[in-house]
Amino acid sequence: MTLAEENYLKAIYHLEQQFPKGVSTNALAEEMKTKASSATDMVKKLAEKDMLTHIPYQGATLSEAGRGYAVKVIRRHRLWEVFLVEKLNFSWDEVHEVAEHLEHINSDKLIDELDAFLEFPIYDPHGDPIPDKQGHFKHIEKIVLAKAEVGSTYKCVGVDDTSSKFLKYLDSNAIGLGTIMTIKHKEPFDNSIKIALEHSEMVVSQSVAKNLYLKKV
Amino acid sequence: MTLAEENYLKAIYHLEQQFPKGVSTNALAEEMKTKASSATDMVKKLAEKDMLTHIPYQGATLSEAGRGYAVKVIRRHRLWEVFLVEKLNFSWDEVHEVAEHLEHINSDKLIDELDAFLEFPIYDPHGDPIPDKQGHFKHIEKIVLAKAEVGSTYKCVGVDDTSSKFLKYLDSNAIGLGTIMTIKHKEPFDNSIKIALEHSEMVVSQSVAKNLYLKKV
DNA sequence: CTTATAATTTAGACAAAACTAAAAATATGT
DNA sequence: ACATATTTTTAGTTTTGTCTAAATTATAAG
Ligand SMILES: [Mn+2]
Ligand SMILES: [Mn+2]
Ligand SMILES: [Mn+2]
Ligand SMILES: [Mn+2]
Repeated sequence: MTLAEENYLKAIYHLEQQFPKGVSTNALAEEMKTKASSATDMVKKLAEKDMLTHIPYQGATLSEAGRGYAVKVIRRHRLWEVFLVEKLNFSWDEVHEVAEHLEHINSDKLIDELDAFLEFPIYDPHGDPIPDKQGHFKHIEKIVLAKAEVGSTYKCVGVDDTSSKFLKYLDSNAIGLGTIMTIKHKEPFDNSIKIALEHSEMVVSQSVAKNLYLKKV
Repeated sequence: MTLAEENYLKAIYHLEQQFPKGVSTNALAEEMKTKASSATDMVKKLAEKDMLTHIPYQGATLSEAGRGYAVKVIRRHRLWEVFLVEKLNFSWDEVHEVAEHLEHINSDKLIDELDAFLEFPIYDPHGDPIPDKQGHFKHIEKIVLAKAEVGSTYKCVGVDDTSSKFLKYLDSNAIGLGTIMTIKHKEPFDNSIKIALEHSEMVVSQSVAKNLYLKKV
């Protein structure tokens, strides 16, 4: 698999969560920040390699081989993110770009040893699960802040948006993985939510509330 | 710089040690395991980018910028090799191939933090010096085993050939960086050399003797 | 000095991965 | 149902880095 093919497989894998009955050319092109014609070309190439099935005009679906390969790339990406945060003093908003490159280095020994060196982490710095060598994910129970119940207390366990902007916003408000919060009030007018942290209270907008994952404590 | 350009710069840098008055197209093509016409094309491109000067039919010489870039890639390569050996249990014959890929990941923070994490190593697992952030090498005093004096005692400080075959040969004879040896006899007939290690004696061929670096103790 | 050989460059082609523009298929609205 | 809008595919280019084959320049020998 070339670098470009690996990136497409990963993109299709992520889009399949959202579109389980087939990933459209336009969605894929948007995810890859490229044009629809390029996406078509690559989908045809990956179909030729039996990484996916493609019905023209209907969308693409990963084969077992394609899904396995995508999961492998995701495993590498997330392990490197852990390494960068735990060992090289990167913050959670700095790791993604570098991990996008590291994830393409193809050496089983490298990844297995890295996994052991990091003591077999289960979650990456954004709370996303790291598949094991066999490609199995540890399922993580989580709800999005937007659907949390008023009066209940939760622990922050993940983020959906991993953009630097969003993560820095969270940093500046002392919200990170493990942060405990209680839902004080949901404002029906604009879907903003008032939350209580350990030493402060704050109101977060709907777009924040849709990108923070919580678990009841 | 693209991946291919970085590899060519590194190759030219290494060949300049051997051919200080200019690297020939054929030598470069051989080093890069490609054809002379491809080497010519790349040399012209690198000349266009002011990474080197090229007089047609006469050879290529790195510019300051080109040399600086080559040294940067070498620094990355050797730091990753240290990481693989020190932290991920790679042996010295396994690191080169993976480091060939890792060396192309371009992030100053990544390399500076890695350097600090490894506690600023000065030599890589093959005894080669690691340039610092400014591109300065620590000069290492060493002679090749083939030119060692009979009767003197030396410490092994490096290898020239870093092929897996050669390194595994050394492993199987308990020779590594730091190994102490005394030169017992030089055989004029085939230039083989009898050496005494801590607990054994052995005879090494000329091709081994030309690839082991020593320092008098 | 002329010729043979070797090294180097040029010309033309190809594969990968992208693009633009145009054609074809599908989906939508009345 | 049918015209229109949207999505997807096809056709034809482009760039990067490679190749083969042919032409050019340098080097060596007689
Ligand atoms: Mn990431
Ligand atoms: Mn992540
Ligand atoms: Mn190496
Ligand atoms: Mn080395």
